[in-house]
Amino acid sequence: MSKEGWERKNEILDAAEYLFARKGYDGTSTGDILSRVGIARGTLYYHFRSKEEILDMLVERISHSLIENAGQVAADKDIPAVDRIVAAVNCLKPRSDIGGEILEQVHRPQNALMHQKMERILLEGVTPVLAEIIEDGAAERVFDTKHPLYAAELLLVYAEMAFDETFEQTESELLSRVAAFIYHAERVLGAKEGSLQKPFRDMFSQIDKL
Amino acid sequence: MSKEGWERKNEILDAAEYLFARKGYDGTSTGDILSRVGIARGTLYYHFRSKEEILDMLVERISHSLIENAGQVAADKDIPAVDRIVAAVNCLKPRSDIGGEILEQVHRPQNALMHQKMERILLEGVTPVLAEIIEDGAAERVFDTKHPLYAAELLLVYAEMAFDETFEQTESELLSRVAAFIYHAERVLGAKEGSLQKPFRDMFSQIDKL
DNA sequence: CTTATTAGACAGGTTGTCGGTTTGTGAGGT
DNA sequence: ACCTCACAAACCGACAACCTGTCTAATAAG
Repeated sequence: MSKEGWERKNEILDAAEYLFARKGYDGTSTGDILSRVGIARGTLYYHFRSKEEILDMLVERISHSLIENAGQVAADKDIPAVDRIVAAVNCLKPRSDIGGEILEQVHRPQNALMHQKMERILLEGVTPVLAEIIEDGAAERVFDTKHPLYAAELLLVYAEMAFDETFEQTESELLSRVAAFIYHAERVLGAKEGSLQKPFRDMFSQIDKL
Repeated sequence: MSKEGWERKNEILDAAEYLFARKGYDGTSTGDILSRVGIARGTLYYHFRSKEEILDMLVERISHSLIENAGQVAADKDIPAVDRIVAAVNCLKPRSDIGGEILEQVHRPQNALMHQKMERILLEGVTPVLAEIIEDGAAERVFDTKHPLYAAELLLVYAEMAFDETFEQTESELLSRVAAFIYHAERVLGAKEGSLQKPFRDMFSQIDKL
């Protein structure tokens, strides 16, 4: 009953995704994965060099999928830049179809490694997408910045941290942070003060109900 | 030969600091710590609930020390705000006396948990210190912002990530990032364009040679 | 018959627990 | 001042339970 390599590999990744999402990376043993896929130890290590390699490929699989979605949204130049940013960011929300539960659990402190890997790859992929929209926005004269790429990076890195679910904050703190973030986004992007308040608020109200 | 609780606890933390700095958190076993301190298994678990609790207390010990230094620098209101920011940030550089080697190793990918914990606590402690300086700067009229606290948070979070040593980037990328960061810092803090170039560049040239 | 794939026992290492032992300390009797 | 006795804090090391990654032999595919 031997399958093509990629088939088994995906079965294993599926199981890992399911388990990591529920018990975290450290909390999941290779044995758990084994019994869920219904294969033996050797099989797993035939396909993957180590448990960490499973994590790496899984992170890649999920991230790739998210980034592709965001990229497609970003490519539609008919939509105004500001709206496109909102749309692209919405693509990064946890979705049940791809990596949904994982993205929810990624932030738990136990899963620091998973968190870090995901953050890095996601950042690397999303930054250029966002930067392109920002450049379009500059052409539209709603933004004005010398460094669209790094502006995107700055905002993404901060947002990732400040609006992470494990970052414990009261409701009112969160509101302050959102307000301040929009204020700073306007400054960084060189947008007119107040111009992003309404569209970005929508973005957060959607993200909020994770 | 039983010692007072805090004494043993510190011996254990000292050993952990030495070992974590060299082999990382995951790479250090409790057995390593045991033999370095010269105590038995039970003793360690008498003083600490788990290996992770050792990490937590160690991170706290190091961070507390760094933050205290930065705080003292920040309190000297005679120094212009811009200079004080540079001085305060310099306090966070790895120093041989407290946690030096650790801060250098913290960023290795294996040590994701250590990294995350350190980042959180350091951020929590340094942000208000920096915010206070920013407020003074606003009084000096060199800055102008409605959200000094979140401005500090934004810049710290980004700098932590972008100028992390494990974040692989070429020399020229690093230079671009530094330039862009200063540009954005000016915008976020509401400083006159170009006003931070010279002082902040010094900051980076010092930090750079870690 | 050669090559890809699977199985599962196993070595080596890890964390945390547990009962029992030592060490310090302070109260109270002499 | 000195003993003693009881009690808590500190300490010990064997041990259970687990986990990852390796290895060899068996099995299926082409």
